[in-house]
Amino acid sequence: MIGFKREIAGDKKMKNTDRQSIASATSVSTSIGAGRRATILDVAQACGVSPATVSNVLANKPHVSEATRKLVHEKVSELGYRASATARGFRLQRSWSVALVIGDIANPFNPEVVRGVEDTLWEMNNNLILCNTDSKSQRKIAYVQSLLDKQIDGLIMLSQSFTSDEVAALDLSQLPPIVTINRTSEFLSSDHVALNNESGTAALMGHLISLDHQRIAFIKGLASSSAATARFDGYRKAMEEAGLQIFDEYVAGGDYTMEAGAAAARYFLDLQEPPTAIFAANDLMALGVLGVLRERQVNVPQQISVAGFDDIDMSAHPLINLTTVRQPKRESGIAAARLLLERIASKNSLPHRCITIEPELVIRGTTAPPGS
Amino acid sequence: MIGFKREIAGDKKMKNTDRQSIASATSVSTSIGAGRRATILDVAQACGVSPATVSNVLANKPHVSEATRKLVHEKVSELGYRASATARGFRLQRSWSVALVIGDIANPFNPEVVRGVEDTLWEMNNNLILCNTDSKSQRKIAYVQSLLDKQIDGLIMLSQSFTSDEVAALDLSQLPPIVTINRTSEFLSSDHVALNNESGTAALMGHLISLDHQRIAFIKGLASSSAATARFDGYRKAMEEAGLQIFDEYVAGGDYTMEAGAAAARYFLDLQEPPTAIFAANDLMALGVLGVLRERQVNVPQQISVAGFDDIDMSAHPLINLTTVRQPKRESGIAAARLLLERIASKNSLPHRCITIEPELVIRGTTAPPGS
DNA sequence: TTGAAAGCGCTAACAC
DNA sequence: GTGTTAGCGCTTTCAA
Repeated sequence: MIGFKREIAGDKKMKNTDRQSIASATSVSTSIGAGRRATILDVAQACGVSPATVSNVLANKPHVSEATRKLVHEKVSELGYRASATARGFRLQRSWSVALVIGDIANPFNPEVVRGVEDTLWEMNNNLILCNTDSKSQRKIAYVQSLLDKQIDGLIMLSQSFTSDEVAALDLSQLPPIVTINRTSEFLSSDHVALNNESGTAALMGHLISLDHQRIAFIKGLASSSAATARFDGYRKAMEEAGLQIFDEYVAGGDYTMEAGAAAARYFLDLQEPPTAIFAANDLMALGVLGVLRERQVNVPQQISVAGFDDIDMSAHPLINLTTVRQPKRESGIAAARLLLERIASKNSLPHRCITIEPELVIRGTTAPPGS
Repeated sequence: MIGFKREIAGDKKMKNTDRQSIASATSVSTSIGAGRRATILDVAQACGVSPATVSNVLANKPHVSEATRKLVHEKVSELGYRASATARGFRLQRSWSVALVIGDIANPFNPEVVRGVEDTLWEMNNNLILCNTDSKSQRKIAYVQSLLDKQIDGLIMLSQSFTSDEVAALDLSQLPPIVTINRTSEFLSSDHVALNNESGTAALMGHLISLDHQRIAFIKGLASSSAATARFDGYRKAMEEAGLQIFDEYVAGGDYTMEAGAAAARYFLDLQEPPTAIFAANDLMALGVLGVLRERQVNVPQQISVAGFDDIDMSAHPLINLTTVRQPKRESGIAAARLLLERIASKNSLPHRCITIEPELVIRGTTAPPGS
């Protein structure tokens, strides 16, 4: 029985001796032992070299003889040695972890982006800490603060940003590198992954207009979202360029939820002269619109056309079949993670970068010429 | 200008003195300073006590005078001191992080569960590390190994488990506390959160049978999933108890994906005598069924009834409106996180526990009497 | 090419 | 009640 306890060893030398015997006895790798993990010291002693040398070998430093190098690698795999990330992180002030600050993972737009981020981090041996904030300032601040305590290497903010108050509370100088996706913040400089909302909106509006729609309604996104603003601007620009008048009553506020879409749809339908097409700033709201139309037995697209933005999974289902603008979600996540990892590797010395992702018009079954 | 660099201080005493002056000069909290974070030593010196005392105060240990206690708290907030989680973790061999091992966050069943887990962890000051495995053995193993390096405090496995090979590769004795959701593993002992698949299936089958369906088809889930087995067993039991014969041709294999559901639907429809109802072991497959039925212009529920299991978000949409069995997803996540946190707090001394969650039959628009 | 030693920031054992 | 000290496992000067 090899049940040496950590506490047994009294003074340092004594302990070292113990360790050696434990190490040679257990061979952690395939592992008979209920033993402790091998440390760098175990490896060093097994090789008859100093821990510094082992460290140098494992870090691929030059000036180490081939023989030692080989020996060390041998013993490392023999003992099943893996460096303690905790100890390394402590020493190096790094965590090899990146936090993803997100409103709510349960929002169907998000998981794909998260997947892209996570895959990329994983390939680069980093971990993803998931932080749902529900966009609550308090939770956001407290989260980031606790992340700072953990020496988080960087932050990816998905459709989230910091207000000036939040930045102040957080102490800008302590913040790690940040990259934002789909939302800029004026109060901090960060890398940014942005969808080309302009071209996306233009494409969709072009589609609607080419179908001969004139009374096109728009449901806006969250006022605080830069993407929402861009999409609304795109709507207006397209209307103007097509020589169509923008009626205030054809523009509804929204907050990106299905309920908001449903409410807007009810409002539009109750208008004296309802629109012939409804363009929602995201798919979730378009889904809300479709739900109300079904309830009211309004035929889509015969009586009214509906379009969204994002192309979430649901939208492709034959029973939904929503015309929309596809945002390459996974790619956005990948781009963001790459940007961040590169910045971290550069020790935050890179100039700030912005990557623009091109969306794609997806024409499905919810749009058709008016009164068709 | 206060730009003392860490490196300036030469010997230990010198450095301590420097620190004190920095500390008193910067007041990190509202923070003029581009300064380093305050350490426990800064606080100790500001108070004129030893770091051990500060530590004791902050850990709420007894045997500290009220006066010191107060002073320490005062200086802590004055300096904006926050303990380094890295250092604490290193010292205590903990990370205050829990990993969630999951197939794919993009599967619509998962995000709600994740949310429940994350919320609970957050309340208890723990972080969630998200690990998508795509159920690939290699990625699972490598992930857990790297997590071990980081002193992960526990693992939550969502619809995932370890095979005996995986357990062997991982070295059971090194594994932290684990709780599984919706999937047991024979190869390790863990706490478990289980949906009552029996009662859920029974309720749904009861509904179908009370509607007078006799030719009820079933689409199975992944063979490796214990939940899938339980649901299939429930189907068979209900059929038998109702005195209905189970025809092999009415049972299709599946893997929980929409495509599998679609394939099964096509197969059923091409049968000489198609079933009057199709019960899929999860909603995603039911969605696949609905898609095919729409394509083939088969009316639901008039010509055929469809039911699923899980009640994912999509299923509630008016255009889908799927009859299903609701699994309380967020609750499962909460329960799992609680179980794990309690086990961790107990230093893994608790007996193993299993929590059973009761599902709920949700009757919507895809089921009706046959030929109605 | 290698090793000795210091130290990252914290906590716990023990002494006073 | 409080302080001293050692040490968690690693990397990094700096000296040999």
